[in-house]
Amino acid sequence: MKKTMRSTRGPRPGSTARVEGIDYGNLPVHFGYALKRAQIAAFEAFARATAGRPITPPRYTALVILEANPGISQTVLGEVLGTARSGAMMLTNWLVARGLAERRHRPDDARAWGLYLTRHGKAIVGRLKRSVWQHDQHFGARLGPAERRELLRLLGKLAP
Amino acid sequence: MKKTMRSTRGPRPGSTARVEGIDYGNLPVHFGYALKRAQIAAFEAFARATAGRPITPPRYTALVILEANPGISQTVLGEVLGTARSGAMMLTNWLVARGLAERRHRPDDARAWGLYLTRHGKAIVGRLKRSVWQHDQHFGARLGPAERRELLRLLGKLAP
DNA sequence: TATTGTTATACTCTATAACTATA
DNA sequence: TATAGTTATAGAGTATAACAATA
Repeated sequence: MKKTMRSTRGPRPGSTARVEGIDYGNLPVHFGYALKRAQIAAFEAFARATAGRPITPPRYTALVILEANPGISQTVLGEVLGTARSGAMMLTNWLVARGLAERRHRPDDARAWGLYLTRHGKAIVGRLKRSVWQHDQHFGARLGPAERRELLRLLGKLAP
Repeated sequence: MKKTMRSTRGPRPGSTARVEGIDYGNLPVHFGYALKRAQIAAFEAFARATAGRPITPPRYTALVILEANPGISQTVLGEVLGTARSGAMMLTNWLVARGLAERRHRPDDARAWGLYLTRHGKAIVGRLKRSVWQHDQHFGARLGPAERRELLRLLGKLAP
């Protein structure tokens, strides 16, 4: 999350800029490639929204899910994020270590934790949501209103 | 790249399936989130196309770029991939170690390498391209022809 | 037996920074 | 001075496998 001067020229790492004089073959007409590039561009908007904070997309998603689904278990959180349980655990560890979330014992099942945002976590996620939403909308403004609706509809058909 | 039985229930890691009973808030109407989900779905098609081979998207892109741009330098390859030079170097090391690419000295600049596919690399990338293209088209077939064109157009506006 | 959380481990991707050889 | 490549290091994400406690 440090801001430093770059030591070399050219597009900065993570950039989606095309390089002059390079033959990209038919990569640009692959859905996977085009989606990946658009997703990288969207991530740049996310990075601006969370600049200076160690918040990454999975961490942001976890915070939003925890806010809307208090008491959720780590296993279910992992399913929502599409990751293995071990990943959900490390993510939870990170949130707990920073005082954003807490584990509470469940009366109904001694194996599982109930996950909750702390007061601090709720405050943080509230601010984050506003900023991420604004930057995401600004990113989408490269399209017109009808185009935005159509894009979300088409993406929804690809990933139901 | 090993195929084994999973030890737990639920959607497998990497899945985009929605979890029943979970409140996703307004995540689904974020462009970044929707793009990420669609990109994960597209990656699943890529993974099927390369099943059993240790080929990842960056490695595949590098192979295609090297085939179409023989003699390219590592620095330019890094710019095309949108990564730092060190990443392009490790990627090149991997390709070279597997006999897919080779470094040749340049007569015009003793600092830079010229990167080339080997005969073996050319054969591999030829087969890979067919398989990846077929699986990508099959993935895109969830949309109609007009929808496919429109999606690529909209994605092109988001990541020019 | 099955599930939850945990621990251990590994691999990929990506980045920064410092170094060298050359331009 | 600037650039190409290299090396070292680090963090994040993700995966599998095996284990203990609990259901």
